[in-house]
Amino acid sequence: MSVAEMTRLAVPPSLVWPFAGDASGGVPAGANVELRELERHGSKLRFKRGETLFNEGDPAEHAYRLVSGAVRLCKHMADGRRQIAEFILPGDFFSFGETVEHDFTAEAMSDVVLVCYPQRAMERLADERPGLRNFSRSLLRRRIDDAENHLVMLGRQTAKEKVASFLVLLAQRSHTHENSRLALPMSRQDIADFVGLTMETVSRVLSAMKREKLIELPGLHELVIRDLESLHALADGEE
Amino acid sequence: MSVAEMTRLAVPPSLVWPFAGDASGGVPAGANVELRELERHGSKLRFKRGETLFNEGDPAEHAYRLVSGAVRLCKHMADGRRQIAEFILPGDFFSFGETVEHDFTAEAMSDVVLVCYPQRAMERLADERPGLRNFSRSLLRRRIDDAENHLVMLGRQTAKEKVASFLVLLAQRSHTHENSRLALPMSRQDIADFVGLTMETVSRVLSAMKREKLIELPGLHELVIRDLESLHALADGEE
DNA sequence: CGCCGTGTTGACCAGTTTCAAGATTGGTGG
DNA sequence: CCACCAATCTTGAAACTGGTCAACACGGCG
Repeated sequence: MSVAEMTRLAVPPSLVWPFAGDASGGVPAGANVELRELERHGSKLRFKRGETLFNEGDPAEHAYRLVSGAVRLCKHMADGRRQIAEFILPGDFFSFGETVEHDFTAEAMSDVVLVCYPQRAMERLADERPGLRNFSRSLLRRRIDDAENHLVMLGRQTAKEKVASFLVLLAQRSHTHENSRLALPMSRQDIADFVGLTMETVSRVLSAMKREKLIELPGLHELVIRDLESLHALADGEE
Repeated sequence: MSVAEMTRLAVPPSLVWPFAGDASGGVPAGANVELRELERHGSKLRFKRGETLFNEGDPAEHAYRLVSGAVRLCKHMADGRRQIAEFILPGDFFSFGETVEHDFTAEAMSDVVLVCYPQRAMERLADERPGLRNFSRSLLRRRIDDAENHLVMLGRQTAKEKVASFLVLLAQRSHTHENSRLALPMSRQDIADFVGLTMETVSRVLSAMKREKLIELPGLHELVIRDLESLHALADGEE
């Protein structure tokens, strides 16, 4: 099975639209109508694994919703060091509210289908539609929330805790329960650049978790969580 | 001179309102009018050094603007580890758009004066005032931007780079030039919890920078930047 | 003038990275 | 369908960065 196929299977079609499970956050009732209207302005787009959707600094003419595949949003330092700010999974919106230029680079981690919306049209629409405004604001709030939890992870957690946090996040976002197989569309290097470690350390920690029966790795890009409770405990620093 | 006096002096009164220099970000023309209207809903508040303004999880009934002093916004882990997400200086707004509960703890690093605005009133006002909406949105965008740069620092920079980044940020926010004295209202531990290091490492790096004539520390809570260019270079990882 | 909280410095240590072999895996072509 | 190849991942050993622990210094305040 290819990575593209795998990630497409990760989220059943019914969840892709209008909301990906809890991704709606604080979206108020009624927003749905306006989102459908928004949809009229969207056009479909495809990228192949490894392609760059846009670079940090490019003019931000569009916002996006991922339909299938997986995308990473990252920042690059001059010498090549990389920090991934966010993994985008099917159903996720990104780049909303970036009106001037994109403040990160978006790269396809697998073959990708997405819908893009012109920022201008959306702003106009938002001026008359409180529902759309609220939706847009909830996306921004959610992003802040995620980023601030990410700060704690990067700044104050140990290697083991970081990897556990990552796995817990992934499980939450995949609305997956224990013992079911879930997609791991990102490489070890991607995980490392998300949690602020080296590839090697990530690999070692995953191996240790495998030995301790917390997880299984049936394939490089598949994961089974065997003991979510322990992972949560680890992520919260309860040793 | 007390810490309270020092930080009060850090920003001249003229800059405190309506905007603290570049803190306005992308605020459109016209917002000012609506902000003055917003001001009618504000009431003054005081806290003493060390006091907690509110805790993570408290109901978020108010948003704030700092008038004088300095505040830290932080998250705490169960075992006491702490990550500071943001330092609040005079003129800064915080907690905007947190409608349900605060997602961080706010603590006064010095005696503090601030203005608070009821979130409800603001939301009502924002419904009819595009200017206020845009202002509010620009605050959220700015927060995301700051947080994402913070991610790179925490995840991918070395100790020296982290401290340099912190100093550059501080210099920017204090709209200060080389060789002028600027306030350092936070303790070494606060700096450490912002950049993801220990107090000791921060102290060592600062000492090294002093030796290399990049900075001077006339007092524990005062800083003179002697070579901003080199600090920038360090912060950007150019060794 | 002396005390207490905070900051600095040193010696040692632990966790993470680095460097370098190998081992898997998944994709390709025979 | 199998075998091979390249890319990715895993593992080990050594080096290093930053952390820990502990003593000492400083300075702000009574």
